[in-house]
Amino acid sequence: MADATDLAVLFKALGDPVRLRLMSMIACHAGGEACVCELTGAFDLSAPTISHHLKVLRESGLVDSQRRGTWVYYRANPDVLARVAAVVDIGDLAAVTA
Amino acid sequence: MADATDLAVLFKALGDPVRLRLMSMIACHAGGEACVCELTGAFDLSAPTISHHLKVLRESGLVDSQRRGTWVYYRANPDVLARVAAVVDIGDLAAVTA
DNA sequence: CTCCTGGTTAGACATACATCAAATCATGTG
DNA sequence: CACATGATTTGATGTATGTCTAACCAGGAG
Repeated sequence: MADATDLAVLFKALGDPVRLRLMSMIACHAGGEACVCELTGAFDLSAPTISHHLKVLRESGLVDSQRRGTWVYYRANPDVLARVAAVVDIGDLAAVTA
Repeated sequence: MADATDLAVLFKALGDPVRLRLMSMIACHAGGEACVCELTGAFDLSAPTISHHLKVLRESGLVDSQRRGTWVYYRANPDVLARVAAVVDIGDLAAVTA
């Protein structure tokens, strides 16, 4: 049911400490969304690097972005997260196909 | 509660199509364990490559291996899989720390 | 229009990773 | 012991990835 190559993209996107923390900060932020300016300040990394990681999360579908005026806001995509959670349930691991 | 670097190791281990399929084949196999000889034949990859992927899964804790005579058997570690599942629950994403 | 600030893109570079062939280890059999 | 088979380790190689600086794009304020 779920293609291993497609699923691997999701796990790979979460397979980086910075992106995991970004997901955490975005998903748990008040209002369900976080501004890039807040995220960038939380790491000892350059703004382009954070932007790169956000792009990986965005292209995998784990987050969506929206520009409002000068600022860009990111929010988590619950459907895609649920898809990841489902795969890790032992009972559903059989659904991984080539 | 859960260190982002440690968690990322788990997601990275699952972030490869071959390893995802290996996890699926191991977890869903009759008896809860699978012999390497069965796993190797399911891919168009050399035995050393499969062995390498199994090593990644083993070192991450997602599977355990056991030698019985000539053959080596792998079985999934439910606790570690549950840990991964917990993180992806939106409510628990806050538990990811630096 | 000209600046300034927030964010992304482009290019470069070092490291990590997936893969293979060849060599090695482990166990059982003649 | 010698040999065969299952599995892992080693070494090499091409590709992917994380990070940075510099350049660029988008909006708002003078």
